[in-house]
Amino acid sequence: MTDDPLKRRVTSFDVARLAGVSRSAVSRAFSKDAVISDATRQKVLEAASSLGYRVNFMARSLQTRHSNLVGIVASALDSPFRSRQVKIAAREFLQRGFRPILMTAETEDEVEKLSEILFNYNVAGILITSATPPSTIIAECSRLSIPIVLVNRGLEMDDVDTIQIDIEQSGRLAFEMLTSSGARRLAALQPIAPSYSVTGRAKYFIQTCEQENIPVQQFFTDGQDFAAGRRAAHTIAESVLAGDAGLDGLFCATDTLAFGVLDTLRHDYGIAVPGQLQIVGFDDVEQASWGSYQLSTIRQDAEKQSVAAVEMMLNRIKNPNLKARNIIHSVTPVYRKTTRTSHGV
Amino acid sequence: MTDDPLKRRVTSFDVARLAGVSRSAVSRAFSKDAVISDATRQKVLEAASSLGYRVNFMARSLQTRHSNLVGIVASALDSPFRSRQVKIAAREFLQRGFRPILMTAETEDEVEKLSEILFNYNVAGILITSATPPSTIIAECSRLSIPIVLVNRGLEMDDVDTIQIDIEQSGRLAFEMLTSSGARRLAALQPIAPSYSVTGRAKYFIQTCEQENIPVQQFFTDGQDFAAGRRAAHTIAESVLAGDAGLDGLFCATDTLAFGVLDTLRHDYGIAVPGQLQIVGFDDVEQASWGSYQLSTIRQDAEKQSVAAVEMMLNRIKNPNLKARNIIHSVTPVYRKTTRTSHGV
DNA sequence: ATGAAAGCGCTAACAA
DNA sequence: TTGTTAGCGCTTTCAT
Repeated sequence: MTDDPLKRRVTSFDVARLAGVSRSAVSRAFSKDAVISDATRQKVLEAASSLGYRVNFMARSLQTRHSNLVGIVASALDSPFRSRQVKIAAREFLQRGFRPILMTAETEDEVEKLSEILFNYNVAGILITSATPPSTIIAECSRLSIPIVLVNRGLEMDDVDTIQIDIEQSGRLAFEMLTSSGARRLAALQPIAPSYSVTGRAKYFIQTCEQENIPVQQFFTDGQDFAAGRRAAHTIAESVLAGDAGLDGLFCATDTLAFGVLDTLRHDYGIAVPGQLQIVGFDDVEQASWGSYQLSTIRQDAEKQSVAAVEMMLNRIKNPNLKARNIIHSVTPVYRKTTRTSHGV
Repeated sequence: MTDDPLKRRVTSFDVARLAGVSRSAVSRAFSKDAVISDATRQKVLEAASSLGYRVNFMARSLQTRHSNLVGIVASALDSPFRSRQVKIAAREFLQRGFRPILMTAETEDEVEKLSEILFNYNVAGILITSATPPSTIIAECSRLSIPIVLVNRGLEMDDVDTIQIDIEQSGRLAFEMLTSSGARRLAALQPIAPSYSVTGRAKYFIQTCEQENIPVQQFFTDGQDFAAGRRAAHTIAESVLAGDAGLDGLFCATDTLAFGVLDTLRHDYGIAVPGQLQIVGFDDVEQASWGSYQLSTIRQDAEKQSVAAVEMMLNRIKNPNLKARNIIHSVTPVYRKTTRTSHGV
């Protein structure tokens, strides 16, 4: 090995020369379905590996006019649900020959900026599971024929592929889980910042309460993680302890929110769950099944969701002028120990 | 907007024509420090935005011979510690103008295969926080002058940049946290699959016990998550309940392992923690501070670690013939409620 | 400060 | 089946 710090990367030209063939032959040897004899392919492959040659994907993409890069735009990657979602999506992309560029974006501005950057890379598609991207981005994607799929974001726009959970069913289910075991004075806890899926499930919960003439309060907090749950818990505790008319059933729009509330209520206020207050969460993250929480919750299947999202994108890559679809997955109740009934559905 | 499905992507040529300048001028307008008059740059930028032009990074990379892509190779992205680590690393890369390709790899084979792929993209560097890559990969990186940094992997190899925690200090600290509050019959729980950092901290814990003449057992389990902790808990419970000579102090090599053990011991065996058994975990993931666990643990700072890793890589990108460095971060004890003392250090 | 021309490493017509 | 040739869209000397 030479010590030359300026050593040129080895190119198909070098391989061609060593193997005694043309550069096209080299190219063919590295293309899945290309017409080439086994003999020359073998020769090329040997020459290549002896030189440490690898195809330059930048050059290939330039020529073929498409990369096998895709973008994943995600927020709150360190939350349990999101990290699973992204892990699975990344795994699926990788398995199918695509390479995900990971863009972590917490705000809508960031989503916009980072999506723009993805355009520079000629990505084959963009998967978004953070804030809804501005419509300018969506328009641009369609102009550039870049598939985009939104996970749990904005059904408002029906000209873009989406994967969602059934928010109406979700809200109703939360209502049923709570009332079927006797809760009669309900409340919902949700982040102030609106988000299609999270806000939606709370909205339909409240709507169901109203339809059924069950009194319902709303609590808001700044975020959807554990700490936000803790912060909200104090007001909730007051409501629980408010005499005969105290709150007895709470729907938290995410599990992590529920954990924060649960902890604070139990340890700081000595409130019994489910004795005094029943709680239902949402997501069914791993921690919900941990022994100390045993949170009753509503499960959305991250695996199924991410797999479907990737599939949807690949479908559209193959067939660009498909009509936009909105896939809706249903959710399932999980009865554990923060509600009083433990029989199902 | 035309309906032409075959519409060509707009190139610098189109912009040049509209702006009435040369393609070089367009190129200059989009390069940070290029000699160009404000007037023409302005003209170009306007023409560009009116056409929806964006620089093709594939072509640019081909010409400049470097992309601003980097690789992140990570395992177990859905575990709390790893997802934080990756989130921060991605954020840092993004902020500094690099785009991370996310490779999720659970096995050493996968790490090898996926790193190989990264070579195809001419990545500016590779960050690895999964299994240690085979030495062939490391050699290849050095041959291709691709910076690589390992996080919490293999100090064995001193010809590659690494960020690690002080495993010796970690082991000793675990010992001190347990014994300073009276534990005298200790044990360590760790995954069977060896891993530099995880196995290392257990190793030094045991070594310290032996030096101090404190009896110590070893428990092994298959994995380092909650479920693996639960599985291991039964044997541990027996040991705790073994009369006068029962186990009274346990070091779990990861927090998630500790949660599994803790839950099972408390809820299935009615064992009091820290009454009958004191437990110390490792990582200080968010859940360790949750009210129902309040796990005493040893904190490794994910933020500091990831930031340092990114910085280290960028440093080496700037100065490729830097000598390899091994940065070691120290860890800090966090006393909560699974040990009996709550004062520190 | 600007433009002309060459070429980064590859693939894809087309010919042979 | 193979080689020749012409770009893909950009940056970068080198003149001007």
